[in-house]
Amino acid sequence: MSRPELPSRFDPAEVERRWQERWSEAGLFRAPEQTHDRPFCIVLPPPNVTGVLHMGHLLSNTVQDLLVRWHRMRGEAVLWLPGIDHAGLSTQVEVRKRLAKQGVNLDELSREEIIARVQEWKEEHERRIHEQLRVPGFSLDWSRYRYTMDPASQRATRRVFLQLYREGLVYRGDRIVNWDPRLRTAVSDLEVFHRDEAAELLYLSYRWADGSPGGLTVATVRPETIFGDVAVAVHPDDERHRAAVGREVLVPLVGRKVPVVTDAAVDPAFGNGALKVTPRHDRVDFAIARRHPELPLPPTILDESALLCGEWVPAAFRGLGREEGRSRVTEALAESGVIERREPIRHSVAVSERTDAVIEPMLSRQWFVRMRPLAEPALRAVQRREVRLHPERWEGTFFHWMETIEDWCISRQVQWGHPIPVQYCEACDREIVEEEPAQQCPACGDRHLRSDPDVLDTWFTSWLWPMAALGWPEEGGDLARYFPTSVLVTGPDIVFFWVARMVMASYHFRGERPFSDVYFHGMVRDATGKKMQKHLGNSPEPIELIREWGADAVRFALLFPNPTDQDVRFSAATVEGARNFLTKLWNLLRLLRSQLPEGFEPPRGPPVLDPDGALEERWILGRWRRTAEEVDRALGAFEFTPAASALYQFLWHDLADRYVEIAKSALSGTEGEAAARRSRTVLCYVLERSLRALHPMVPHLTEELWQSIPHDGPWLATAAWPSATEAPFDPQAELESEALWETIRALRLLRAENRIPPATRPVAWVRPASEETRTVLDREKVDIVRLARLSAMELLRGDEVPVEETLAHVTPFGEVFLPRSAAGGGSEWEALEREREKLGLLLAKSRERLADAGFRTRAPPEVVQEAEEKAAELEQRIQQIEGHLAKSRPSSGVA
RNA sequence: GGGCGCGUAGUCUAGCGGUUAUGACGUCACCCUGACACGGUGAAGGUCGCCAGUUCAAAUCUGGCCGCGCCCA
Repeated sequence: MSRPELPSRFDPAEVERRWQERWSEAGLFRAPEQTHDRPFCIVLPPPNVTGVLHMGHLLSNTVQDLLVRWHRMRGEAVLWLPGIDHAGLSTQVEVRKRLAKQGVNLDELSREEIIARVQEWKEEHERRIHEQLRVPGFSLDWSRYRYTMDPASQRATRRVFLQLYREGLVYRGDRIVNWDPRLRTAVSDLEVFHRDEAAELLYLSYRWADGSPGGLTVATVRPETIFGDVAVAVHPDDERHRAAVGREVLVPLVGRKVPVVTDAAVDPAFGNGALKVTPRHDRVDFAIARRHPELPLPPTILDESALLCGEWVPAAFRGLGREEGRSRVTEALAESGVIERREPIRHSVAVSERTDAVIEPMLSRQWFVRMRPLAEPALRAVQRREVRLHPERWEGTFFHWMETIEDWCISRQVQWGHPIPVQYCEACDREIVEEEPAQQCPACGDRHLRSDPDVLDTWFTSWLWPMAALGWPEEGGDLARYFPTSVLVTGPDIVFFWVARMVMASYHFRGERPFSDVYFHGMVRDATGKKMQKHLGNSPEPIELIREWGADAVRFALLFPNPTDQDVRFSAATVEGARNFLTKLWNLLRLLRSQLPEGFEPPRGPPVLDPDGALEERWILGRWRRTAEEVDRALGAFEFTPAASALYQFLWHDLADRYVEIAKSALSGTEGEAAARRSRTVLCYVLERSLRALHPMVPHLTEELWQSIPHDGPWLATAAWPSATEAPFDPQAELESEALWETIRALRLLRAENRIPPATRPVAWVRPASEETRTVLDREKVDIVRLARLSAMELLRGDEVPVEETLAHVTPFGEVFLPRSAAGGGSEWEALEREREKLGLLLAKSRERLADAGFRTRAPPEVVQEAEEKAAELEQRIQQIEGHLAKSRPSSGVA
């Protein structure tokens, strides 16, 4: 044998690096430049430049690589396009933190300086991300790498702003936005989450303005905002407050007169049913004020850092933050005796996702996108399944959000990002929105133009990603070849942020879908089920993990032992299991290599099914076919765990544990040269096909092994996907195989239960339950003798009994016996007792069912017949067991 | 408060109308059998969350309850 022997374990680091280099040199992952009738394209969800890829990315990218490699092997023109996202807000937050550590306050830097600092930070992180995308072996087309701030993306972003502006779908308006006082910018609804917090509800007495005794009780958790009150509102149907409507009350501490108005938005059940209206700092209050045009719009009372400010706030409170302001105002209110009651409550507080700061709802002039018109076509597309979501249950979530969608605030008060492409004329205040920046005002001709200081929300660029990454707004090229893309793989946490908006953008700007399928993967959790998070310290660094276990093992671990369509539990034990499987595969190939003679020609097609061929060959070919069919089905349905699991079961339990164990005698040549050749051919065929099927999940190891055996073609990575239907299938072989293995198992059980030493090779007797079984067992006698470590096996007929005193076990296929003299202790009858008890319960259940008249008349006849046969078989087996028990128990002398 | 999802051996899970309820990890016993101890053989371990209902038949379908998780307000 000329091929060098492989070591019993493999070194993933070396193997993986080697193949990554070769694939890359050969340019295997460069997408075809010419038009192809079967394109397949995935755009990588561009990671945040300032981020570090975590386990969630690894899972997502592993799934994408699986899909991409699978489709590549199916002969499609595949493009997997990498890129990164400038992530305006979060990048700036990161840079701010880093500068703060160096003692630099970002706010003191000029716009240019800030952008330069961020640029530096970006370069640094980008390298790390590239490394993190290369080490796992992802088959990305790096020649098409894109960035959401590159010139093409800038053009695309500017283009859509302009178009939406002209269509009246982008507008500037004064609205209540979510203000992050730490970042001092507006953020969108999606960047805010709600948290239940303890608070104190104050019941304040607003005295009548006309001096009459008493007043109206108003409940609030935000007493510091009373300075911005313009009214008190009650529900129009609230009888309690009917008399108050139209009167005026005095705002406590400042004594300003405000009217009592009615509005249906007031919840009569909250507090006393009277709501103080602070239009600048509450969304509901703002809406109420709008419905009452007679109310004034007060000056702002909280500045961009949420400090109390302005002429309506008494000087004593100006400059205080919300917390302090609240307690100081509460003290003052208490002193002036207007607090009627204080009640602890829990309420939901809006918090900024970025900074954890409590969001201040604030009236602000911002840019918005009108979403309803955009949502309509996207909603219909998903309803019509033009865009399919997997798992399907996400459709509900999608619909719900799309149906209740609100306008999208797209301006951000930071420096890092795409500038809002709007200029304002200093002279006439006109808004100028043009293809290219204007030099003078088109209305008054003035040359003093001011650019909008804000930038666009990052998602306003990201929602164009599938189009823009392929070249839009330029037509032709990759856009023509690969758009619409095929699948989007992402986490459900960004279904609204990103997925829904991409669908909207694609329909609006191109009139077609951005992708046909969306696959939402689960979250990666640790061994105890906790979400992996950096600050919990339970999130391993993907590169470290790969260094320890190898990329293939980590990838397989993410795909295999996990709940379908749900979160992924990941632990050392999980990777270890995957690693063990890969070692098993490695060793199977070592075995195969040792069996292949010089100049062995690989089978081109499937081995021909010889009806007289060995049972194990007919059986394993059938098992392969079922496996391949299941893998095809599962991958097509985006069910990755069943696909991985089918291959795992096949290779380990069918091929290694059964086929190889039986085929060893044929392989070794003791059954003649023809048998050896056939057996090798079958082994080579199923292993070669298995390597192909496993390649998308475990690319490096399979390529290494495939290259080490005779093969067709230069690369496994571009070899054809194995056809399930080409493999022959013999259903009879399954039944016969079961009889064979049940018999072997029973003999092994007898040995183990009775401590027959492994070196002892006793004679065995078997009484088959049927003639068919007799034929099978007789034919497979040599294998049974070998695998049950016997010296010989005799088949009994009718009433024949073994010539010696025996130990016995009963299977559905007959009775098996070993000589008692071989036993080294133990108690055979315990196993028999257990078996009898189990079968007894089954029989009882079975009889009960058969005694039920309803069952006999209503159930399908074949079910009734099956039940009868089952009962008869159980009865017979129980009888046999009892026969053996009667013999073995008294003689063993145990009570 | 609304929506979605999940409760199956010690742990993680498959199954989603008739099966002796699948597999993995862990446990126990024996074994370094000539590909593999990252292995082999065998075993133990389950009131399929609880309660009703539909059905001849429910882990599987329906409803209610309990527990857990996620999303939205």
